[in-house]
Amino acid sequence: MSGDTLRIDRSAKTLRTLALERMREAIMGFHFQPGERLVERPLCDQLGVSRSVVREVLRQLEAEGLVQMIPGHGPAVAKPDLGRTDEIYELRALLEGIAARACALTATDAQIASLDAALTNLLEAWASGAPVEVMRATTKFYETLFEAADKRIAWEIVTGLNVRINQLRSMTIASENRREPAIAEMTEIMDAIRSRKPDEAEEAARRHVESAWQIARNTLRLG
Amino acid sequence: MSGDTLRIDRSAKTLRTLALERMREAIMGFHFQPGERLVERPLCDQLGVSRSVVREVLRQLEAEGLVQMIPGHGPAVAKPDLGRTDEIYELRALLEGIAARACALTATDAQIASLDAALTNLLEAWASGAPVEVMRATTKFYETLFEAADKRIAWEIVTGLNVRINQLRSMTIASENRREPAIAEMTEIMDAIRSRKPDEAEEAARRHVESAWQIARNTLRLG
DNA sequence: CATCATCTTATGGTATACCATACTATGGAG
DNA sequence: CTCCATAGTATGGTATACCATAAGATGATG
Repeated sequence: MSGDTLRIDRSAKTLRTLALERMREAIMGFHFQPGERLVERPLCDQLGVSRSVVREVLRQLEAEGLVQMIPGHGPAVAKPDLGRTDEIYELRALLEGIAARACALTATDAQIASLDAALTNLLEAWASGAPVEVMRATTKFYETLFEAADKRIAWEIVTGLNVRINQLRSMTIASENRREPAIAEMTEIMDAIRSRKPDEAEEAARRHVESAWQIARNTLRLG
Repeated sequence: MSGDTLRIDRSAKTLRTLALERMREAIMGFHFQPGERLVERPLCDQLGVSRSVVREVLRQLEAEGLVQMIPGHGPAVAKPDLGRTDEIYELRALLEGIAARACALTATDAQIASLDAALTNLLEAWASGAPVEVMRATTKFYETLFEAADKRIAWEIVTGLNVRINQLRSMTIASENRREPAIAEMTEIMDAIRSRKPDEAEEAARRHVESAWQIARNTLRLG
């Protein structure tokens, strides 16, 4: 990691907020490698802010699970918790399942229209072939889903879980032959919601997570 | 809030860690009222540490959901999110349910013995009649349960959820006639786990949360 | 040549100083 | 008497200085 591509300039929001977002994006976008040390003073130079700001940002990222404090060595980019991936996928299946169910039960027509739009966007992202776009559109789709299901807390939790398996997720999406199944699964979720079938919606959502889980397992087994 | 009962002295861990724990306890123990402003400089005086420490602690507490930043006014003790209590109890029922199930399926005899011990402790706490003791023992019991179920992430999530309804929880425990039903429900969970009946364990755990939920609803309706 | 001790430096922890801004109180004008 | 303007103060945002400690390098001694 070098250069000053991270440098922020002060304008609207607080420096801290800007720095936080910049760092979060940088870590999630793999501009830092998992396990890479985040030495405070170099970070100050790269971001162009003082240590106070950097340290507060690191505390926040630590609480979010993106940064780990290594005793005696300070902060480092959190390494994905491979021993916990099963639990994480299990929880995602559970949570996305209940959200899809609630959505099928209570979403307004307008909300379903938003979901449709988000799905269209997701299909376009798959067509574009850029994994980062697919990931963003997927996130957006689920955000809309949880919003329509009125499960704000559950959404926060899922977001937190995804942070921990960010690397795995991007590998899953980039894996060969993921496109068609993923599109089919998402379409099933959408269809079940549209036709107001809660059981089917929950099942479809769980299946989708479980199929991603399967791929993640394979990825881990290989290397 | 006044006096210097919070003052920390530097010894083993970092000042920041100590201050963090002290503040977390103070908020969870209602030494600060929900909504109360947490002005930085007075906090420095009360804790006996510098603003750097206080600010980093506040960032961490903010990320944990115990502190909210009010735009233009700085930090304040987070007010319970009354509009989200239903969702929180729903999630707790879900998570504690799967933990109890997994525990019934996979816990070792030693782990079940630990659970038994934690339950005994909980019964003693109920006998003592001190709500704060009951809450601590309850937390300990569930921590043991999730540990035995090997659901570390789920436990972190439950802990985070409980932070948001801390106030409500303490009122629930302190409510009249809660003691006997609570003891009965916990005993059912324990019995189901001991006799390795996953379905019953999950059901019992859900019932326990739902009965607390019911009381919380009543509490909210009244006051 | 290996090993240990010591010195240097890198790093995080803590405190403080300074600045910009937003709230508040007070006084004057209408 | 009321309302607005202005000054003062409280508060958070940012930067920097200082200190303790732990890691790493270098040299001396066996």
